[in-house]
This record gives sequence, C-alpha cells and structure tokens, in this order.
Amino acid sequence: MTSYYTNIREMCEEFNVTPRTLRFYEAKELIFPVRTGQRRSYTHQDRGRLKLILQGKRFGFSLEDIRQLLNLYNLGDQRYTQYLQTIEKSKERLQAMISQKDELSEAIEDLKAHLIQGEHELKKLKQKRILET
Amino acid sequence: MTSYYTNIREMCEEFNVTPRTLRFYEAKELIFPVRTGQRRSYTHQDRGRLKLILQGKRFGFSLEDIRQLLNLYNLGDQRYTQYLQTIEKSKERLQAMISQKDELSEAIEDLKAHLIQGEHELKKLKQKRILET
DNA sequence: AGATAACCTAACGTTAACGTCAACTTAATC
DNA sequence: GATTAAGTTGACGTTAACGTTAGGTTATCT
Repeated sequence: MTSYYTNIREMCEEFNVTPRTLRFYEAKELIFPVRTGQRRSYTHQDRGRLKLILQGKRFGFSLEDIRQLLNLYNLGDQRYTQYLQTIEKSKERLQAMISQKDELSEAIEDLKAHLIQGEHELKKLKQKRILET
Repeated sequence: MTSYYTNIREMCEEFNVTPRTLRFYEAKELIFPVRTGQRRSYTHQDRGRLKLILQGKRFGFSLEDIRQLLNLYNLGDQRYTQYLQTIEKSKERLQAMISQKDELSEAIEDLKAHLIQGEHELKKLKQKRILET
C-alpha cells in the first residue's frame, strides 16, 4: 500500500478547486484528510473520493446525495442489514438517474427538432432576402 | 385563435406549483400574464412557457438558462442575425446537454457495476452466515 | 532573527429559487 | 352588507455551496 500524502495546495491544483472547497467538503464529512501538526494531509482515499464528488456534482447531485453514494464505496467492514439497506438506496438512485437520463434524451430530441425547424425558417428568410434584392 | 385566460389558482393546480412560484417567474420575466383589474390572467402562451420551464428545471437548468432557451420559441418576428445567433446558442446548449447525457450514462453504468459487485458480496455474506450456523 | 509565504479557524456575505408572513384590496357568498 | 375567500404587493427568512475577509499560527527563506 503506497500511501502518499498531499497538502492542500497540491490537491487544489490537481482538481482545480479552492482550499475553501476542500475544507467545506471536510466539514460536510465527504473527505477525511489527516493532520500533520495543524496542516491537512490528503490521502489516496481522499483523492478518490474527491474525484467522485466532482463527478457527482456534474450530474446535479447534491453534496448530501453524494455523501450517501460515497458510502457505497466503503462497505468492506459493514454489517449485513446495513449493506442491504445501502444497496436498496443505490438501486433507487439508479432508477432516478435512469429516468433523468430518459427525460434528458427526450429534451434533446425536442431541441434537435426545434433546431431543424429553425434552420428551415432560416432558409426561407435567406430566400426572401435574395428575392428582395 | 382561441385565447382563454386562467387565474392563478387554476394554473397552480394544473401545474402543481404555488402562487409564489408563478409570481416569481413573472418577476424574472419567464411568463407574462395579463391583468384583469389587479388579478393576473394566464394565457395559452404562459401555459406553454410554464410547461417548458418545469421541464427545464428537471434537467437541472437554471431559470436564467431557461429564460434564454424560451426565447428560442418566440422567434417569428425576429431579425435575421439575431435569429442566427440564437440558433448558434441553442446548438451549444444541445452539445452541453448531449455531453451531460453521456456523462450520466457513464455514471449509470458505474453504479450498475457497483451494484452487481455489491450483490456478489452479499451472496458471500449469506453463504458465510449459513456456514457459521 | 525577521520577513514572507502558506496554512489555519471563525464568522459573516452571496446567489438561486422560492417559503412565509403581514397588511391590504377585490370578489363571492350568505 | 358583513363575512369569507382569493388575490396582491412588499419584505424578510431559508437552504446549498461555497466566497471573502479578519486575525492568528507555523514553515521557509534570507
């Protein structure tokens, strides 16, 4: 287990976030850097978690949603029933994500159709301008 | 042109939103109910716009994003260059939506894989419990 | 050692998208 | 015609996800 530690500045550069953001995520218990004296040291685990956090955010999940999802990734030592519960939760979330994706697909189709129509109108406008010249 | 007017309560029931929400959207210039005396009367156009607003929200667009998108739907009397610009804008947005969808698809696959693995672990746990009995 | 840079905590500020009063006017009903 | 219901305009409150000082500590550099 090669465990290297990173300071806050390096983390920020690596992930393009501000120190405040990392401290905030820590306060919200999304990452758990260890302390070297007073300073924070970010572990391999923190890096993995942060990656998932930022990904989750792009999908529009709240930090609280993400916190719960993250727990999925650390279940080695958990108990049976808890395990079951968490799997149920994640299945629900999966359903939500799938339907969100479907809705998005629909919207994309709508927008595409609108664009096609828009370009027809554009042609008509062009034609008109030519005729008017 | 059958133009019927709806009061705020009916609108709220139809779309399952609060009066405050409708007034807020009006303040943000997303809908433009006319006035009958002091009261608001919502037109066919407002209904169409509200439908799109709520759809947009489900996709995680901000109201400001939506306001811009809505302008796509009212281009009949606009000028050529403006028209072109707006189409360009909507194309960009379409690209953003598509890549968002792709990311979402990936995340869904990830989550699915994790679930499958989770269920394997679960089986192992069950097996262990049986053996230990 | 003294200055400077990097880090820390604590706490208040900010934006979006409404919720929640309060106080008032108009419409409907008994 | 008085009550009740529905609607209206402020204006302040709320939550999420940080931004932004302010003031203090520790490391590093000269």
